[in-house]
Amino acid sequence: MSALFVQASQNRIYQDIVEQVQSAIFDGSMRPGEKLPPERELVEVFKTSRPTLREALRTLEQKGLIEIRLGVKGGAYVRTPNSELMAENLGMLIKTQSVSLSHLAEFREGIEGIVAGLAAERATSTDIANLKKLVAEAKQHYDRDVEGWADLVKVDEKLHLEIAKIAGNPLYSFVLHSIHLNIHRYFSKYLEPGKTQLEENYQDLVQMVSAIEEHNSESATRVVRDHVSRFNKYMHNSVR
Amino acid sequence: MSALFVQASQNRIYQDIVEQVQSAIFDGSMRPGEKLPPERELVEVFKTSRPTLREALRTLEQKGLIEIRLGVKGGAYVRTPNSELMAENLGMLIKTQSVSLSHLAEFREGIEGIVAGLAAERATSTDIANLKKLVAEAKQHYDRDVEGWADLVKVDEKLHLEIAKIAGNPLYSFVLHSIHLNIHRYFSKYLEPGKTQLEENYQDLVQMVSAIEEHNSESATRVVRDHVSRFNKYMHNSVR
DNA sequence: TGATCATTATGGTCAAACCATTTAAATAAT
DNA sequence: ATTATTTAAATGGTTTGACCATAATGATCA
Repeated sequence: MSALFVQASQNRIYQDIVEQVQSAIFDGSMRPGEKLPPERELVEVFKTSRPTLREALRTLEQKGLIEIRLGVKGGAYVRTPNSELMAENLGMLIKTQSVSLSHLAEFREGIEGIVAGLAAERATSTDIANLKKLVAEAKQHYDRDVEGWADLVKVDEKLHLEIAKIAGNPLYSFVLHSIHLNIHRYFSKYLEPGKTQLEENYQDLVQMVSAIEEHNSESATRVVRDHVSRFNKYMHNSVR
Repeated sequence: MSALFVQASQNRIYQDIVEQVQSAIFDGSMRPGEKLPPERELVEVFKTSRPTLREALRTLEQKGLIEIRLGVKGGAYVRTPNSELMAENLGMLIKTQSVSLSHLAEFREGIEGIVAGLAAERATSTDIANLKKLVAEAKQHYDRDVEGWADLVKVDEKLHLEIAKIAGNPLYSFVLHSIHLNIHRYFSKYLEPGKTQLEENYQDLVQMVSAIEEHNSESATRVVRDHVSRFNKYMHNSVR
């Protein structure tokens, strides 16, 4: 481990450290779950001081590459990449008003459409069985009428993420997850269901899965886009 | 300014500072270009020590919210949001092999298709004039034969980003820019042109702009997807 | 007038100490 | 023997105060 690193270079030491650790993670020398040595040891490896080392660790933490835990058995652990950072990014673009919620909604519409199309092309029978299980789950909530709304929305989201998984491109999954995290943060509290919405939404799910089952890519795209579009309209109306 | 902040709370001081500055930026109290007070002053405002404050600043820097400059007139300046962070994110997903370059290429294909469709719906005559200017520029490079390849690729990219701008959703622009930054980092050096590629590519651009000019959304989507798809195939062949 | 140099404001780094949290081992109570 | 409590140890979190490095500005000199 120690042999992996060399003394830090002259200028902007903390950055040099960030790059060395980063490289070790990228080239697989350090893998998710592994722990870096304690700060007091790293200080000796990099021939630097603790405050400087800690600036590097903070940067790596914010990059989502390590996670720092307290106490004995604590320290810097290499993390598995996930969509958290991307979601935070998106959140900041919204909070700084660089993009509006309408923009996000429109973006989602496009992405979900594509994803559904790909899923229709690639779904195996196992995949379709899984989707049907989710639809069955949705039906139970739908049958509970307006009380089932919140749960129906949850299953709805699960279905969308499952479809992304079927599409087989992890990038879509990451992006979609990030979108959902942000849409929820802002909108879920405003959503007010009516009998009509419940009915429409459930029927949407059924149609989505049908289109995918038939491997009808264009139909899947259209159905999902319409579904998301309707969802967006509810939200838009609720918010005003 | 100083009145904006209060003494930092007990646990994880650096995080408390990050949140306070972040909020100030989000709610508009601090706007892009503005400068935070010098570290030695902030230390007094937050009633903390310099190393701790600097951990907070490093975190804010990595979040892309501030930029730290050296020397007199140096300090922490609030930044304008841009696609750099998103691009870094994407880059990390690739470097950690959470997504492959094929995944990225497929993702791009989808996004560019949607963007072109939206642009076809929304393009004004001014927009179309701008696109035509770029096509004319492309023609000049195309006429230079194989020597013009590198420049043609550059104009090609400009055209794609211009189309995203016309689509009118900044989120698409951010995402597309991030994709391009990463595609280039990995691929551009491998691209080897032939007379055929040059011809095909130039014709693609012409068709793209035509479809947008005719406000034919579906055609625009199809043409752009095919164009990107062909581009991906070149790259794929070059890389192996 | 233009080049060079000194000044100064500001971030960058270091050293050594002490505080806080969490796990695990040792001990005491039942 | 089992469980609860206490203690010890490993590790990150924070502080203080000093000194170094960089870059803009103004002073000095050719």
